[in-house]
Amino acid sequence: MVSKAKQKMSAQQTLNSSSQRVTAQRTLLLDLIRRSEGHVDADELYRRARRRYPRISLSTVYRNLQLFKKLGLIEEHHFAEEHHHYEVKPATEHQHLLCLNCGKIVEFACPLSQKFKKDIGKQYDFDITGVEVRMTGLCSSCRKRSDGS
Amino acid sequence: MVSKAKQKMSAQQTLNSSSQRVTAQRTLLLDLIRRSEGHVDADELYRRARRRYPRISLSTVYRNLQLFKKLGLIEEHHFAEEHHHYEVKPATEHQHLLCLNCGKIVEFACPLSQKFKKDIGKQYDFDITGVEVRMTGLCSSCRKRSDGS
DNA sequence: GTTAATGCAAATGTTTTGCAGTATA
DNA sequence: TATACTGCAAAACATTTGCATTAAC
Repeated sequence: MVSKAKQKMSAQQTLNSSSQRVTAQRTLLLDLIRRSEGHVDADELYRRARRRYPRISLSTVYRNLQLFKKLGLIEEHHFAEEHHHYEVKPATEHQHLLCLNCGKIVEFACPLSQKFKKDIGKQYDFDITGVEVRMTGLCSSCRKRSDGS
Repeated sequence: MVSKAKQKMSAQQTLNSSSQRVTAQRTLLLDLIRRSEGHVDADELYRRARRRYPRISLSTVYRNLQLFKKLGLIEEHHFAEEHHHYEVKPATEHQHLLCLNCGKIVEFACPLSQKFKKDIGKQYDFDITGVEVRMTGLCSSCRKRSDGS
């Protein structure tokens, strides 16, 4: 709760301070991504944006996703599907657990990944900037539902 | 060296035993994937296949990659680019370290990932079937080359 | 008033699909 | 010989781009 106001401000602030123009579309998109706690793909974001701003175009969505990514406001994820997912840059590092049946995504902390990063970086002489751990499987409800088949 | 003969056999064997027809294209593709120690994408595979079998079509490549995946012969990876990469199902579990500059992919062992799998599975009541750890960064040569810029 | 951002439509690149011909079992 | 597999061309899909118009600075 403490950082909520700060977060809300930084959308426009960041745009301003990086000499980008603050347009209605950008504010809306950033707001929608913020609200959609989990992960959105470009098309879902487009559909939601059109509800509030019917004239917005899909290219604007894509162009701004790229911009936000470059500004470090959001992160892009490549799950098993054919399109990308985006989420606001997480304050607390977390990893993803994906149910292959219902598509549910659970986020979990993985403090050890930092140790990995260091170990592997040293071992292969890499300057490692990102660590992603993705686990896939069946969640409990899907397991119960499909244990017969 | 021990398992090489066994591996070589199982291509056709697996196709046979799963009641798939053994075609020249499938044998060639499977062979090429086997040989290309690292990771190939569909287009690269297509180009290599055409050198030995110029009539082969890209659809055949895609269709058979799907088939091989379904049969569990290969694994599909979604790296940061727009297309997929494939590799023969690794006998020894390994993870990937990707250089963002030159695209080099290093494979590393991560025995701890099995512990993770168990821990996280228990914690979220998931039946976890896959764990992927992907690290990204700069390899030593790219770091040296670009430290000025 | 400049210049960046938008909307539209068309282009791109990857992957999939329909169908008639070909080759395997 | 039956039918699964292939090649080709066209479709489908996500994403990008060119350009004239619009809006932010």
